[in-house]
Amino acid sequence: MTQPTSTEPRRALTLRDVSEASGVSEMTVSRVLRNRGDVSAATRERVLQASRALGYVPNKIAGALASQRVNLVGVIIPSMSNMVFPEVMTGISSVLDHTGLQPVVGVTNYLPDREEAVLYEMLSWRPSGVIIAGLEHTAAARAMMAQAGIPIVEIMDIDGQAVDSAVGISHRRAGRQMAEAIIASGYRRIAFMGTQMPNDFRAKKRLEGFEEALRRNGLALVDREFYDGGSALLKGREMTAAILRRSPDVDFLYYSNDMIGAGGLLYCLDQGIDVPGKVGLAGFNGVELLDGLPRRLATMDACRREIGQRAAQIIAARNQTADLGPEVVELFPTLQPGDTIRQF
Amino acid sequence: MTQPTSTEPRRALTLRDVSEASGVSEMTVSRVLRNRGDVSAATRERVLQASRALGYVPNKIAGALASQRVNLVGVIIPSMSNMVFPEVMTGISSVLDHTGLQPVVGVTNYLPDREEAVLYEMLSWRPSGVIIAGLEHTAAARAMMAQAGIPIVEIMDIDGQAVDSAVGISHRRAGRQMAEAIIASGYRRIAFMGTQMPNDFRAKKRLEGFEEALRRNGLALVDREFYDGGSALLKGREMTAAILRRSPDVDFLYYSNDMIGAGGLLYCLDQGIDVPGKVGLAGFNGVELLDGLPRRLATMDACRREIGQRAAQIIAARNQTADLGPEVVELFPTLQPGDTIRQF
DNA sequence: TCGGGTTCCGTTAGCGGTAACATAGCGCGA
DNA sequence: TCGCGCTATGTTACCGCTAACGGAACCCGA
Repeated sequence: MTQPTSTEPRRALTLRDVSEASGVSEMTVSRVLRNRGDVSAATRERVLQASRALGYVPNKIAGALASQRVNLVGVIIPSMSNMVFPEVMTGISSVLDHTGLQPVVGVTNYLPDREEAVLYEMLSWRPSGVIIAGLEHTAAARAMMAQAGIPIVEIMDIDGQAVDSAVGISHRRAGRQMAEAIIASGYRRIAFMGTQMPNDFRAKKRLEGFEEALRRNGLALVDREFYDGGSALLKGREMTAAILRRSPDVDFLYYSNDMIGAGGLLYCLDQGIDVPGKVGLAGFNGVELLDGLPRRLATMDACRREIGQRAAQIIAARNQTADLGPEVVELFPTLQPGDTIRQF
Repeated sequence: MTQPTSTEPRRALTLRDVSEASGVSEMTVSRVLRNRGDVSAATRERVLQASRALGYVPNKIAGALASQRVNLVGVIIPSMSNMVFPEVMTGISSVLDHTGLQPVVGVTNYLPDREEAVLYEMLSWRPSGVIIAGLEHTAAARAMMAQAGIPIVEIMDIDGQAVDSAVGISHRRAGRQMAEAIIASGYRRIAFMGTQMPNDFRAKKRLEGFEEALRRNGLALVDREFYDGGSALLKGREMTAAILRRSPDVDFLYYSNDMIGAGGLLYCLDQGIDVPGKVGLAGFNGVELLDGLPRRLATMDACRREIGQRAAQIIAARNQTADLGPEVVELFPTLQPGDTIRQF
């Protein structure tokens, strides 16, 4: 193939350059490059050749402005470093790849104001849709989404009021379910460990559901511990050590995520504690990592991948067919008892 | 605050709407919204009020086209699910946050063609710079980057020829160093475990460096095992089991990344194998996760966060001051012996 | 009182594409 | 031979914003 000239380009290439090089109008070049409209095979070839030879890269900024269409989907998530969102992204990409749409990620670090800023920034690029984690947002963020005139899908959670569409699970119910399973297995002195973060609403809802179910069974948490930052695995160890020291009679440890749960599990095994005989453990998320642990931690998968897929499908569908209404999809996580809850 | 009207917007808002609502020209509104140029405090306030009241969100597409400036930095990485790139992203964001620049991530899944496509897509948005993992790219990708007329920083690796700037470590040297440390500790029958992926050039270079150092010491790998997909922790266990079964006399296990190394470590501990007495282990990356393991796996940090920071600094500097030349920054990982290499 | 410098704001002309329409050229049946 | 309908291509008018410049109003010292 003809390579681009090796000289530094003085001026950025435009459609006009390609049009002059191939002897047709800019419009025809545009048509060729977008595979739109009728162009004879001969001219198409000539244009493509010229375009490649020059090393032309279309300017989507101009294209988007002219056509009023942007093939971007904003995805706003609280964090990338835990194992949950990469999987959601995988689900989103797997669907979007076939649609010409493209995800663009923004990270909020669980900060509402930051979320608002990220959303503002995203909307200013006029994306075709937005997928955003959670149902809790600042009033301004909510207003922006309502006004945007594009499909918005709030993901992960359905315990609350969606601005537009939503795909997720009930974390409250998930917490309840886990509590019931634990109680049914005969555990009674239950402790909880989780993140300090006041803005992890989903973790909070799980805990609420969990405690509610305990209450309904005449129980209450025996002890609790929160952490903040650092290696989750290590924090799991440390918190578990602290709880077991402080409350030696606990018989169950409920963790708000699998990572600290894994840390706790490793600690218990190190200490030679009988799991699940003397102490049971459970986490949340169903992360792949658990597969490699010496014993399988009880957990509940959060349907992360499917959430991503369904959300992307909603955006894609709405983008193709206007006049589709909002849609709320509830997914149901399944409890995976693993080897850390007594079975009868 | 005045909230946006609750009616669905029939037509998207533009500067003109704000300008009419506040009784000044579009240009003045533009100036206020960008904090540029002189505007009296009174008008500024009036404009901001009108803008907020309407719920106006500026159109960056139009803005970018008019100003020929885009505050985006493309970041192209092979994967998001392993623990290495989130940390790089953290480094990048920490620097970019102060510059008005904003990272946009693209993922290639270690596929060269996909990388080329992602790059093309990114460049079509005319970003202010590109940070891309690795030095190996398709010819077309390389040509695009050379032509783009923006700062390009290739990260993670410096064993090769950079298109423009580069920030990274020598993986070949890292492999060598680890081999030398292992040999110095008296291990002689060494096995390797790593990924199958033919396009993980950095893992390949580490292995090359490792084997070269072995050769220079009259040694060779006793056994090796590769994996592909699935839970890395689990694969680490499985491969380790396979190796120890097949080659019961190995005395060292070198893993191409910490995750499989952690799996291997857990397996060895499960089996009651004397670590590091009978068998030593080492991984690569220095991931946070290791802090929570029962024993600290020997590893080598890959300077991930600093790589991100330095790369972002280069982009930011070049963006502010034209006529800065290419820059190649070599970082030096430090070996963390942990508790899985015999110490004398 | 006047000239020159500020300060503040408006006007004009694009940025690089694309939608929508216009038009040239052609084949073909009547 | 004419004219209709199709195909392939060109023309025109923006998309929404900003750079660059222009100019009015005001301030101030000489």
